[in-house]
Amino acid sequence: MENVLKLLEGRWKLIILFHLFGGNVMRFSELERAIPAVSQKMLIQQLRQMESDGIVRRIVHHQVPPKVEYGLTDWGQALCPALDALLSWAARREEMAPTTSLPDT
Amino acid sequence: MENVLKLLEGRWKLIILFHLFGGNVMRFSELERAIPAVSQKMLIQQLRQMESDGIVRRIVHHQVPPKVEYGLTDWGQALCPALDALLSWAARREEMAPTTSLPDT
DNA sequence: GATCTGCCTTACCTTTTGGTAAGTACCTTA
DNA sequence: TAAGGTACTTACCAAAAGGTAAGGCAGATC
Repeated sequence: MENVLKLLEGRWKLIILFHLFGGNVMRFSELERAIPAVSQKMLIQQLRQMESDGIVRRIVHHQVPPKVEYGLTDWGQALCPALDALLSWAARREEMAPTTSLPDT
Repeated sequence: MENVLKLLEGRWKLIILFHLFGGNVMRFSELERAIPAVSQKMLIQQLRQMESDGIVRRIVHHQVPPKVEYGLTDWGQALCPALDALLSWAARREEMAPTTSLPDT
């Protein structure tokens, strides 16, 4: 389980993922524009990590100037419902009465 | 979503959670023994964070020597299936053919 | 031959996170 | 009066994560 969480840790990974969900394929520079606050170093670092984890797919077109696109693998796409489960858990926070108990024996 | 992940970040939180799932209530010292690698500082830090996030419940018995127990809130318990979703996603890693594509235009 | 474009890489620094070791408070028991 | 048991706190240090700024490559264009 810790390993699973490690796959998603990193300040930009989720943001990148949400841009790529739904089969979107984006160029490096598109991601840069879509996520203005990220630096090139961080963007590539997180993309590379997710690539080596098998979540993200890197598509190189040998051109000059270079063209590289990023998309999700099938497995990466399959993450979507699992993240939804977490989101709906989070959404139930207010709904569930806060368990305030202080026995104070 | 980033906020949701933040709730679970921290080297010991998941380990603590898994000890507490199923309605388990444990004393501070029990958790220490159950997780030998954790230091007191880290244990209390992560417990406190999860407590203020509403995941963990702290039960103080006013005795000498002190007795403090930790359990999950209802909302904390509800995390279990969401984590299961992540786990089963991870389990499908091998099963799903690794999408190896390199168009190389 | 200088410049531009797109995708990185590198060096260096700051912030955050985690770890160790020691100390505190309180009352009970020896 | 000294020692002990439990649940913390504190001061200090190391490692990891993240950020900034600059540079490199390869060829097409001016």
